[in-house]
Amino acid sequence: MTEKRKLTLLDIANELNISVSTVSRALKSHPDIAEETIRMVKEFAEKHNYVPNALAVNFRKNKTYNIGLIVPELVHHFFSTVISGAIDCAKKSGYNVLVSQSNDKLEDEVVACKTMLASSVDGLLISISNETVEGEHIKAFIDEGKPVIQFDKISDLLDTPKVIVDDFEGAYKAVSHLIDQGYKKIAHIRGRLEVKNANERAKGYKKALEDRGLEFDPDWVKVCTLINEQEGYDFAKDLLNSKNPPDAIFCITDLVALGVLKYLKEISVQIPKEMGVFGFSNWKLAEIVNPGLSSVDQHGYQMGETAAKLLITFLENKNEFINDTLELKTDLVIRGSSLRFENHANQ
Amino acid sequence: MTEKRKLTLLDIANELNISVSTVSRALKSHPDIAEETIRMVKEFAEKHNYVPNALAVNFRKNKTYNIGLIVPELVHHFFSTVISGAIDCAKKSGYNVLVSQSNDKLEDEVVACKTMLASSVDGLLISISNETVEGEHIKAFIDEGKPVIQFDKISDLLDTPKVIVDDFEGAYKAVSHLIDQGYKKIAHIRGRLEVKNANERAKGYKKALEDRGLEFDPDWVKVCTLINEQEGYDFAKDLLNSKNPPDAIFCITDLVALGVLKYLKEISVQIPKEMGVFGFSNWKLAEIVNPGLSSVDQHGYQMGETAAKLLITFLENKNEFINDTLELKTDLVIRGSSLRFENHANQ
DNA sequence: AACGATTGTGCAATCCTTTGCAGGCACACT
DNA sequence: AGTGTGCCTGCAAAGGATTGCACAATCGTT
Repeated sequence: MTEKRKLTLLDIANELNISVSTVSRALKSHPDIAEETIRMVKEFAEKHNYVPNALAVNFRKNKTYNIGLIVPELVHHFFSTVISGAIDCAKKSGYNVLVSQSNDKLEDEVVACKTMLASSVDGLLISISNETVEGEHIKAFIDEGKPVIQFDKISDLLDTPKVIVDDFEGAYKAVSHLIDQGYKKIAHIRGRLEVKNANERAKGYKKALEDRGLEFDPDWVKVCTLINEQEGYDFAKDLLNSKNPPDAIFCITDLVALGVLKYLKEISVQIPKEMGVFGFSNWKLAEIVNPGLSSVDQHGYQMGETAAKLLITFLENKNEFINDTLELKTDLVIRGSSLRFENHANQ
Repeated sequence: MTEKRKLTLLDIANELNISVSTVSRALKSHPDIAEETIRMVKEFAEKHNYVPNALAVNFRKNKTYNIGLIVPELVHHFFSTVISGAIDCAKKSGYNVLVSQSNDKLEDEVVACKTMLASSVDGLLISISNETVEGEHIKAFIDEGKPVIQFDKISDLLDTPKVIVDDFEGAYKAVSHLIDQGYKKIAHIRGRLEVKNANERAKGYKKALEDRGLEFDPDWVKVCTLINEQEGYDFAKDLLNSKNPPDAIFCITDLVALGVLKYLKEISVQIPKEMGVFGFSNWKLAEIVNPGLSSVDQHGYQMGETAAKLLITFLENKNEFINDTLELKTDLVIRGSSLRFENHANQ
């Protein structure tokens, strides 16, 4: 690890007997500089492998070309897809992405924000934790003139552009599909009442039932708090053993649906014949289980790309910037767990 | 987004009628500064919410407190676990992590390295792509005096510390377990011949057979190139339909094992009774499939932590630094797919 | 011949913090 | 009173790139 002293503009200037400013301008082909000089400087720089000192440039320009990205959980198929999209998009514009996670804890989120703010990112992409309400730590970015974009899990209390999935529409489509497949008594295992995405999905679920004139039983709506497999399992048990058992279950997320599937298999209920199951998020697991789990694809990659592009557009001061909420459309991925009318149960 | 001009040391100095240097020192409780002055400065700074200009500090100190992290694939359970560990560890020491992915392509890796080098990370954690051989782009970091740590997928041509999993031992333990379970004809679906991890696992496999005096048939070793589910499926078919079919298959990774399981189910071979299956990496899917897939846990989180800690130790100039290869031990996670002697097939 | 326009280059300030060194001041001791 | 010793504070340079402005040189025009 021999630390070569890096070549600076001054070195080049001395070597070529011209001034630092001329070198600087020559390297960016400034029109004031003579062709000949430009050629000479560039050749020299090339030959000696000159790389501008990024730290100095950043300092001067008051820009880092880094953007922050905070998600509740990194080890999570959906979020890693989003990150992937954001990174790929940022890379195209020469930005790097600083990634951090909040573990869905406010405290961790605050720390992550502080470190990022201190280390001077140019802007922030964030999907807030379940515990985040006021978001003073996020406002701190805005106060410093650093743009923030919220995505997926958002708070309306923060006045920033947002990129979200049209949860309502996704749920509506999923439930409509179940109805199309002949299911008549559709339950919903939903997420927490305070979480916006969960509410939107619940609304979509209800609207679909209404629009098609189907029965709605409040007992068919179960509220998850942890949103894990076990809850799916437990609620499936509840539902199946109730007075008015449903014939299909629409779940807030695939993990919950997995628990449902597990219980149904245990008591040998046939899927999709006797009971339909629909998930949300289209995790990897949805294609692995047997029968395949129908799910709503949220296009995480696209969400990451969109959010990053929005942020970068702002940073580059293109005035096309829109302080608005972008809703990405979802797509249904139909697999065996909900496909009663065609013979694809093993897809 | 009103860009408040940020408070500088000069502002404070003017306000308090002392010099910039005194303010600077007072803020870090330098022993040269009088208690009274320190109190006054800190109070003022606190009240007016002074935050040092990170860009200026970085420039001055020639340090960014950012470290780069490049993986072949971000949307991948193992790697996201590693990233998670690295980020959590870095956060503790006040470092941020810049994440990028190579998509297992040399070209992308080179670009990622360049952007990171340009944006001045203090050091790099990298798991190289399958295509990387020489690694000039990685040497560029070392040439600039920036430490590099390789992890998981490494190249011995690059003289850097490395954090890897003891693949040999993991494979050895897995195969030994299969032997303990009474399997006698154990096949191995392995990874590419040029990839070190794959070779180590293959060695461990072979050594376990030798040590227990079991038959070894070269036809039982199949070489994956893409390392996906389909290959697992296809090779399982090959193996099962060969002259000398095995009674257990040890797979290079869980995804391949999944394909194997799929084929076995299709032809109604009973797992684990008639055939044992063992994976590697302990992905989420291993616990989801039925029967559960036995696998080798690589402790990705720990690997990320270890690599990050190593790098940061170096950066902080603690001379405890060791330019060496750290091998993390693996653990077997035994599930239904290999458990013939106990009645846990549904675990 | 003198002046203006044009082209090419350099000077010097700026961004903000850190830090080696110098110096002022007060007190104590000879 | 003079010298020495600490203690506290300030000066100024450094770090590398950028950029407004000034200036020098060249050429063309009247």
